[in-house]
Amino acid sequence: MTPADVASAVVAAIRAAVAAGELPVDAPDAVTLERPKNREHGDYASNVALQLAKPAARAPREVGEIIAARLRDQPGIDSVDVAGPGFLNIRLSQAAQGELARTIVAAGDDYGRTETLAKERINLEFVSANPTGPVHLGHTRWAALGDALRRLLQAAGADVTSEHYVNDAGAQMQHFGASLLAAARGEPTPESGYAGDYIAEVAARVVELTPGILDLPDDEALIAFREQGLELMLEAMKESLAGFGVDFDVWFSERSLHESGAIEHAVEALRAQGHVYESDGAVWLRTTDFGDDKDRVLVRSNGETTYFAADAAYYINKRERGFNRCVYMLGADHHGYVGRLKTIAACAGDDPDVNIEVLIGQLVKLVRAGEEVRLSKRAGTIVTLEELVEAVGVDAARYTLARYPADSPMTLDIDLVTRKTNDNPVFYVQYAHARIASLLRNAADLGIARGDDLDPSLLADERESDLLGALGEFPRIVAGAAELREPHRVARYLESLAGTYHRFYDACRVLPIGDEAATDLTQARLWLVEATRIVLANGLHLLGVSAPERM
RNA sequence: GCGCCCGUAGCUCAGUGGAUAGAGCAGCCGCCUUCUAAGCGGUUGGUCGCAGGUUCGAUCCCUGCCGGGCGCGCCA
Repeated sequence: MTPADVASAVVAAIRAAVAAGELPVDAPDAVTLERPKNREHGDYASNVALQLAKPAARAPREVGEIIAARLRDQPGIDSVDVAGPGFLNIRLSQAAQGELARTIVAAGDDYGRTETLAKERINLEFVSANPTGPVHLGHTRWAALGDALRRLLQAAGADVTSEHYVNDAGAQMQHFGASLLAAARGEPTPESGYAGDYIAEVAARVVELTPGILDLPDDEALIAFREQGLELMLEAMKESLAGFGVDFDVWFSERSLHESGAIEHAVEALRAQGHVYESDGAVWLRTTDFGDDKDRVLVRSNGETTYFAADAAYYINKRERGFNRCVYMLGADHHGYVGRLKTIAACAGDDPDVNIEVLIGQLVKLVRAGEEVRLSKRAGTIVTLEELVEAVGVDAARYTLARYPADSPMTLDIDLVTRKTNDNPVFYVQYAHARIASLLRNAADLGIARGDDLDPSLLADERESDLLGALGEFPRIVAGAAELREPHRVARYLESLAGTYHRFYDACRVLPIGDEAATDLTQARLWLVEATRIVLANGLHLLGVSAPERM
């Protein structure tokens, strides 16, 4: 019996009471159930009686008793107590509880999937690193979180497109090209150019690919370096992200907005909504209509479009591609954008609270040898995705970066994460999976196979009951994490599940010792262990972390 | 000045209005001739920044303070 089944039983009980005229309320479509921390409060608890007390004009405990009386008749329910101010403390029969193991094994990879976001078409934009430098640590956090979120949203039934915006237009590309050219000629880095070893490497590669490039006139050489440098950088970015397990569905070029006329189209679309005007020779968007502190320029007096105009065109393009939700994942240093993006949506006639969603994440602070390392692309002191992966591996990197909420600043201590101790929770979770895999191998060696038969009532130990309860939470955790856009909830859940499994393992022997024969209890526990393995594997997969068979 | 984020155990951090606020690390004491000890049990550790408000009930929601981080451009 899953928590959803229990919730349905509670709803059914309330409906029955309402139908019998015992409760003068409209029966709710759904009730919230929680897993009490205290075992004495039952397997599940509901506060529904407290909530219905006011509309029913009855005392909460009285309402609780009415519901409890009906709920006790529902199948799989062992007992229902009304406790404290009016909580319903629900206990399941052991068979109903144990049956969950069969449900999970039958669902396999699909266990945890729901349809809670089935109607959503979501565009998820993250990383969007400038192609003027390598993917650094800050981007890497977004890569880990964003890709986990993509997987989560899909598990919740949403139609998701992951997207990486490429800033391949504008002044920074000129600086980039000039920096490459200077490096190739052995000249110092130009004013406001990019430094760092990668510049010299890319420059050398460009020279290698295009003999004679250094003989071109300055302006042509700059363009050639810029274009080939861009291509090489994009290739390198895709490669490092792919090595990190992150593949974007779409790489969207800013330049394509300019070349396709999308910006003019967007300006006209905004004009049609009545928010565009001309002043001082420039074209403005009246964002103050929607609470911005000043209007924004779309087209400068010299005829050039602004970055803001490109942002607007990009947003409008996303909406025209049919996405009802455009999710942006931005670093805290870009949070000044939030208001502007929201006003773009409002000016386009959309609902900024529905069609656009901006997730702001605090930056990663990096500590090495007890001292903070400043990240600066221009100064060339960068910890790149590759460097991080080389130090700790993909699994540890992805897991560590995804286990904190995006809006809480995190400190990543390179020395600490480099040390492969159990300071790093990913090992704790993976170890639980490897331990199960080992146990299942031993079972096979002993000639014990999990048969079709399961007597769920045998899973009666307190540790087994704890484990079943934890396994039952998984679909709700996934749906909740997807809805709240908080992948870290999955990681925290897995840590807690791994702990529950380790305690079960410690208390409940699964395989027979010596020449003992396998029993029905052995069988039942093999079902439970396999169910746990499935949930651990599914959860790790959502985070893009491997579930090892051996460690 | 305006705006966003944060303040929870010695440290790093969880906690979507529920019952006695949790985990890891650090510290102390135990458990391997039996399924992986990368594990388990026990123990020490709290004015949930402060003050009001809403509520049957607030770490959570609202207001005001205090402390810390970040951002404001016809830059990208």
